Amino acid sequence: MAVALPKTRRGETSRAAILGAALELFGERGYDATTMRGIAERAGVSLGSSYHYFPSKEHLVLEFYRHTHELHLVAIAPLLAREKDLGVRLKGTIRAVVVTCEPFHAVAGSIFSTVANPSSPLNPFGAASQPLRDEVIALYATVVAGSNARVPADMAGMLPLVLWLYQMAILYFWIFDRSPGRLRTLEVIDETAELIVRLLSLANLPVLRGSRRRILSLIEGIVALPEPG
Amino acid sequence: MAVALPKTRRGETSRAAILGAALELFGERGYDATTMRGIAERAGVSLGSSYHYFPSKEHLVLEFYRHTHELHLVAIAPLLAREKDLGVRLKGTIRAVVVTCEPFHAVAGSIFSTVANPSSPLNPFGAASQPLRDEVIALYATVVAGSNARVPADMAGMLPLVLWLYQMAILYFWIFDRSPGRLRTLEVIDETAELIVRLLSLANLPVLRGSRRRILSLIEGIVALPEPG
DNA sequence: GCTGAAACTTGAACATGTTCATATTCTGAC
DNA sequence: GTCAGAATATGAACATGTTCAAGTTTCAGC
Repeated sequence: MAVALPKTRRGETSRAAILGAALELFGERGYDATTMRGIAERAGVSLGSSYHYFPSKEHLVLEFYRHTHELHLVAIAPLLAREKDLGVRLKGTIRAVVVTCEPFHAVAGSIFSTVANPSSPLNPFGAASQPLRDEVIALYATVVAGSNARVPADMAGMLPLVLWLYQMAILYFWIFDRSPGRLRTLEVIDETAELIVRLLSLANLPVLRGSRRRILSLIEGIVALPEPG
Repeated sequence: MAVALPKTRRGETSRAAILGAALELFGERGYDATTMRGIAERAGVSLGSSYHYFPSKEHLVLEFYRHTHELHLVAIAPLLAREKDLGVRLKGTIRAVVVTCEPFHAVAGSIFSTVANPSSPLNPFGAASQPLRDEVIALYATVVAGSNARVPADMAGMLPLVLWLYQMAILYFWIFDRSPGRLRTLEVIDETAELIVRLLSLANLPVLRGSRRRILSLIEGIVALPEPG
């Protein structure tokens, strides 16, 4: 599992070919039906070479995720530059996630189990996925910070993380969604995004102060859970 | 994958031996390190026989779950017979889940990913796991119904399902918990259970009526999502 | 007790993720 | 240009989940 970053032009070419072949095949056949031998063959390299650049098949999935994340960033840039309303920004961002991922819906199911596996290096709370996770969380910080919503200081810190979890929950729903055009997911996004904005504004109500404090300290405690070894 | 229920005494013996060996080995070595050949060997049958009674390694996991569920039911029976306070009943029930599962903590991680996989026949929303799922949901209906809490009619129907989801969330936290004796999980159970009871009682506040309606219809819509094909 | 069908058992064979020892190619220093 | 060492490439070998065709045992009906 001693993986290597390419040091030469040739190495870069090989790595790019392997990754490209993997992205194509994941999209065409799904995760399970794509074999490492198939990836190597389409990339024009040997089986062993694939393992020279990627420690495992799962790690290719992580690159797949990064790929869709970059598509997502491009897709929402105009919205985030123009819109100030938090609800609209949130809806647009999450809608763009599922729209961007739509071509890969068939793959997503098999990938999700990998990602949910606590013993996988790719699980969302693990070290390997941290760079990408941090980028996504930073995106949601931008979604909030660029809006005109006034978020109480004690909630502002963890809100991006919570929104990231929210996005993951939506994706899990989306994986199961069999409605035509997967419109149900879009509806659920609209409803939940509005709900979140509303609950944020309700958080200042005196009756909810107690619950709010509890929820905040709860989230803090949960997030502080050390990484699994 | 044409699986068969045993029709003869001999078949019953074989099936029981295979299942017993699987439970032992899962407990001793974890899911991944347990091989189908190892299970067959300890059970004193051939590899092929294991596949005669269980369509896949994952299906053995489902039986493993049922096993722990039955331990759980026994563990909480006295509490449910005696206690009337919903918060205490809920805390006790969820605490018993993690206590019951504690010997299998090492296995649980790998199992969880199987269960979370939408394409697995064992995923919690799928057909294969429905009987067990229904039993667990029925258990939470008992937890609520046997308490002296007054739950609004529109929420009573889906509350057991929501509590089942809550249990699954706690189990996911527990899998990651590396604190000594996994006390963090117990703390989180206490805090979240109290929070749930409190939010239930707050649901009648006028300011929250709107959000409550939205949340209820949202959950209804999500739950009504058809099974994946 | 005999018989044939059903139930049960077997292990070789297959596919695929992964490892590794070995071979080949490239790069930079001289 | 040459050479050492690093980088890259290779495919055979391994482990394991799964399938399947063929063999063996059991048992109800006679």
